[in-house]
Amino acid sequence: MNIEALVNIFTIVDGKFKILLLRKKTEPYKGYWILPGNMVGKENTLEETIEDFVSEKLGLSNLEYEQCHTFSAIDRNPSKRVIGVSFISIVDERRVLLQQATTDENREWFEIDNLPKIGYDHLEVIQLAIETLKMKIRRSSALKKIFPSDFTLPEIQKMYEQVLGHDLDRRNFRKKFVKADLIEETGDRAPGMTGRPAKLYQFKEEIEDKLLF
Amino acid sequence: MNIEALVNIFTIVDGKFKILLLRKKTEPYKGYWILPGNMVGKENTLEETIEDFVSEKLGLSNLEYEQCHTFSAIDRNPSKRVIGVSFISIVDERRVLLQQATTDENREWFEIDNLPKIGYDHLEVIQLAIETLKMKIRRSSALKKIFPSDFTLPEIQKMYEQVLGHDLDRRNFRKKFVKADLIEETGDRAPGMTGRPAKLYQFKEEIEDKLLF
DNA sequence: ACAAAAGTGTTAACTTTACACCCATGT
DNA sequence: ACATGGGTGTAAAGTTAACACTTTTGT
Repeated sequence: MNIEALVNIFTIVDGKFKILLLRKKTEPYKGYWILPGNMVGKENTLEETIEDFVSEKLGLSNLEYEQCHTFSAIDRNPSKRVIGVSFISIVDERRVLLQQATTDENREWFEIDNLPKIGYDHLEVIQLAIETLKMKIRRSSALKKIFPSDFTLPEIQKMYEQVLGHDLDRRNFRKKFVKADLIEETGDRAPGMTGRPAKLYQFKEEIEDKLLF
Repeated sequence: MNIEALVNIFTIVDGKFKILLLRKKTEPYKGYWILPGNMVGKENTLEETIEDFVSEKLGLSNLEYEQCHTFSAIDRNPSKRVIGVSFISIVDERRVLLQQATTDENREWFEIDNLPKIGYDHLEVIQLAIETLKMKIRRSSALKKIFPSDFTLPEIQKMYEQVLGHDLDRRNFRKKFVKADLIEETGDRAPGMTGRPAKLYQFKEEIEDKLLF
């Protein structure tokens, strides 16, 4: 039986929650957009398959991945039986902007509430990934694993707002997040485009696993 | 590639959280205990595979299953490459007691903090299932799906205590659970072994997805 | 000096915790 | 009538939610 690893790579650019999709160049689903992914070889784990594919083909290395769900509907791929295992990753806005220098019309970041025509069952895969993310970011251990390091509080707040689907008060967010004892200042500040630059934070080495928001 | 579906079937009997394991009768891991499970056929989904196996081989039908994790380490099965997808289910104490009539020395409920020698990577699978359950029971929608219907409040409280690993105050548990607006009285009472019989509840048809405990 | 975004403190509403007695049933 | 476990209320502590002004930077 064939097994594929699929990955939902999210980011927030400009306060918008986005996902990276690839345009399919061959039938079936030619011209549709699909999740990055690859077949799993006999000598590789799922995690290796995803890491190799994303770093080699998408130029995003050292991302962290969290497993999401395994899809096994008989006809999810019309050509042959393929079982798909989906992963979630979050990438830093700054790396996205860098990477966008290499323009490729078959690779694009889409806002999650404005997706293009999606091929296979990948719309379902994406929707479940967003649902899962909603839960994952509420566990401090999963948040630390998945969220790129050296972030500002406004950055991580925007992520919460987009994923949870509602706004949060800046003062209350700060208070709660700092009180949770997960992060420490790096001493640096983010290169602000305008306005006062925000302090950069990183997760502490050892954190307690607790629920947030 | 070979894919197997594995299932962690939990119950609480006599206030103890237990898991159903089978004794392996052939090498490798002869005499070790393993999770129930079966290879996935070309014509079946993972969910069908588990449902069929559990109802036919274990005599427990109409259980609900939640997917947990997919294990793909190259050598997790020494004989051949097998990718394993694990599921979680919870079964009602009353059905467990009924089923125990059919004694089978190769099938046993073990307390989760007193497990026997476990074959393959199933100890890891079980430990992750317990961790996952800790999160799942905190989402009302997952709780409703997974928890057998017509329960008493002391029953569901004991489950929380075992899964979360600490005791909860009876009065506060009740207040919070009832306030969450998830359940309604059935009008019946549980056949108590001793003491005042507890009221039976069921989940409402429509519940809001919220976090508990 | 102005525009833009970051950072901060206080109070009221709500939620959680801690705690002790009465109730319904079987023996 | 007693033993066993189920069911209930209240007050103090802690948490969350609502709210407006000052600070730092670039232009």
